[in-house]
Amino acid sequence: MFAALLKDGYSQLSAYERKRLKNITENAKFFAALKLHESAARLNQIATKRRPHVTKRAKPKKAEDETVRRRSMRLQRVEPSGIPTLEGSAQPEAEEYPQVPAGPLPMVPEGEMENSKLAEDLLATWMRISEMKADDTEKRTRDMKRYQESLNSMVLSEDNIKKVVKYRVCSMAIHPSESIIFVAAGDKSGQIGLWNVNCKSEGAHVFVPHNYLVSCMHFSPFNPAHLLSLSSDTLRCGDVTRAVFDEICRSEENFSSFDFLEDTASTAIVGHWDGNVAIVDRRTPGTSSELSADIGFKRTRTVHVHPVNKQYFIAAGSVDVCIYDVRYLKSNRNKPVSSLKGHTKSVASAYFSPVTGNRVVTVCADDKLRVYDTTSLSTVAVLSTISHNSNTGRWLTRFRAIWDPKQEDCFVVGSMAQPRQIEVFQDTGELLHSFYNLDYLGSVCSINVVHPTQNILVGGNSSGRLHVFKE
DNA sequence: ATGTTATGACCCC
DNA sequence: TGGGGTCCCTAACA
Repeated sequence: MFAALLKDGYSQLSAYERKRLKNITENAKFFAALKLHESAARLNQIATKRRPHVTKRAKPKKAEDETVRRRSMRLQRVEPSGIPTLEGSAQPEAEEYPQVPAGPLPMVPEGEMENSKLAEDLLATWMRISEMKADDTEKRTRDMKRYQESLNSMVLSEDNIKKVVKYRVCSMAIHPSESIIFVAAGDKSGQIGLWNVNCKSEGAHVFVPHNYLVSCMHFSPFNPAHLLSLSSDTLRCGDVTRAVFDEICRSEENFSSFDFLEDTASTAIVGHWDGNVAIVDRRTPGTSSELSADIGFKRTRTVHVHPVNKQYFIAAGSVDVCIYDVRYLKSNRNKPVSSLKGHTKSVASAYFSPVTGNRVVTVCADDKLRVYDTTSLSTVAVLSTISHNSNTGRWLTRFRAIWDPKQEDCFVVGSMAQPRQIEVFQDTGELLHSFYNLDYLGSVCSINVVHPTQNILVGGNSSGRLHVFKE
């Protein structure tokens, strides 16, 4: 093992290490200048501060709160000076609320100013596994019997459970490496936890590149040393080779999700909570989006690009689920290529199947999972409807059904069922498998991610804990 | 009517 | 006792 490492390019590795250390040193100065650690400490303090004991939902304080009633938490926390109507009103928390500053942020772990050696090792691992040429094994869809066997072989052990972020998991991403299981989880408060599942000593470390809920994350398929993360006000790219979280774009609108438009991952489509979608080019950081298009949605919760014909993308939000052609997007009055009908309540997610894009699975608050046949994008039809309790209630992240990237016709979704489990369905609507473990899985995993080439499933719950099922 | 948004109760050391 | 960790139902409001 170690011999292989030596042979593989030990000298190269140390060169990277040197480069990294240099970056870290430079960043430390930057960090000090920003006094980010002070803000971070205050964030911690405020975040842990208990609110007064109330049995019912606090009633709005009439007139003074009225103006902000309909705004998002993000907007409510905007600097008080920005909202003249709040001037002089008692909103101490809003004033104290610390902000992660705009622009590039050093990739320094939270609350580990002194002993950050282990976090250094973790980042070095991320960089090393990103240098390795990915095995170009084709994504192959196995026959159902073999697939089921592989699912049966995946188990959860005590070692493969870890709390990696403080609050509930809102998004996850898994590194494509086949030698190390490396996972990123984003939480409600803007934290991103990175975890090397294979190495107990390196463990998990937390970074805070965002102020608000991290709704969507992807490692760049072109360069997995880049981790893109989206929060309501920023899209960032964590670049481990430079030890920086760059800012790709920032907006006053609420970002909700994004996806890459091509294999080079240089442009992305970004969904806005208020309905619009935008095209963003990563190569021109700091500039605003190239195009903002009104697709006629009240909300846009998820966007996903077709895996083969990348000019198409699917958007979901409120009760609308539509497919659009990005080539014909204009600023307003966009007509969808097709519309996926039948949802009677708000839709939590809609994703294309991974290899052909011939299927779409949606999760809806009407307690149904729907699979659509999208072989012909102009004539989309429902293929199957599955009853599934999606009432996650007040404290849980809503379920999103995600396809297994290795298996064209099967998807994974969290469940409210007891004992707690993560379910795998076939596009026909058949329940193929339930991942559960009476000893170690005692909570609902709302967010799940499957490794692109290996039999690995990670489930994230609403207290920041990840569970890794593997062979 | 419908979609969105909040944060309490319990257990354990 | 009390604070931190952990889990997750529903109900007001626009």
